[in-house]
Amino acid sequence: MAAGAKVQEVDQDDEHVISDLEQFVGYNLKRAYVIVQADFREALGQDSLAPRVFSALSLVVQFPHISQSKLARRLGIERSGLVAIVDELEGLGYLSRATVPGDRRVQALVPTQKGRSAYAEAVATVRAHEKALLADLSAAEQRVLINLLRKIRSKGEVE
Amino acid sequence: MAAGAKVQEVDQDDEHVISDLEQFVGYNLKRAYVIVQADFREALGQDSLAPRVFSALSLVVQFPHISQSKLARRLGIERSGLVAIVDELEGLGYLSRATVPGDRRVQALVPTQKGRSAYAEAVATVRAHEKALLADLSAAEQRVLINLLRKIRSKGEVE
DNA sequence: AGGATATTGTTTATCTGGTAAACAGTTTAA
DNA sequence: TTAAACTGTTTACCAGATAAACAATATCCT
Repeated sequence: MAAGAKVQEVDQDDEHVISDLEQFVGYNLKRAYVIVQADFREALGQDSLAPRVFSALSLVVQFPHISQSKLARRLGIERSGLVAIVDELEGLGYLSRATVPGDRRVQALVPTQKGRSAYAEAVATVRAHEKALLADLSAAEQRVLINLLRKIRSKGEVE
Repeated sequence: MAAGAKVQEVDQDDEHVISDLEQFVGYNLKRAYVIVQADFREALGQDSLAPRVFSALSLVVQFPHISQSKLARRLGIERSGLVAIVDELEGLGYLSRATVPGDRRVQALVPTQKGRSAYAEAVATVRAHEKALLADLSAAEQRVLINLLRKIRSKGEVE
């Protein structure tokens, strides 16, 4: 039990000394998220789609005629926040707001052909970048990772 | 090659239909991160520390006399952004900016006793909340998750 | 020595993503 | 038919983050 008070003068490179924070899932999640997100942005470039816009487009392509409310719920954001995203996609000519016969409140979002092919291209790009970024992880590891993350996600979607 | 064009009329509850996005690590990472972060905030409450303030305090407690520049680098943020965080921690009486004999530019951050105990308490709280949130994951799964996330993190710390 | 260069903490302006509250138009329920 | 609920939207706001400039100080170079 000798020698325990030498913690004061640590002025060198604490750079990769392991820290308390690393025990928390939340901290590791955040750091990993930041990295993957940066890679995503680099993949699709400033010219193109931000992550959330990409996600919105993805759902519109997969579920044509989805309403904005449903889309927002599915994306986990407020309807008010979705407006700008849909505006952007409409401005790019990737979708159009279509009126729905039965209900004059809702606007069905339908992807254009341009939107569909832009999405297909974006998917390929993102997939390639993600593959490169995660080259350290085997296919099995990636599956495990996604499944663990999905387990966490399921805790939040309760509401 | 029969029957492939029935994708149009999906107007029911698409709620938990599996979507394209789920194949991407980035998407799952983001969703999981949002949930864990919300839980963290609930744990420490609006009264108390935001995640980034908690992280800063953690490193100051672990590495007393760390400089603001080093702290910022370690947190992965800009020095300019750190100022407000340190201001807040100083305002709470959790640390003080101490001058350093050798170099009059740097301000060494030293935790107060109050800061140390506040941190210890916060760690316990966060740990308990995280444990509850991640109850679905076994201890082994949590270790695996953290290690996989750490692998991703290592790709980013290169620079 | 002294001048260029670099570093530290800081302020300011700016951007992004996101929420909350209010609103008009429309539909549904009592 | 009146009350309640829902849809898309605008507006105001907030959090976190970056970039650029700056004064004070330190280091390097010959």
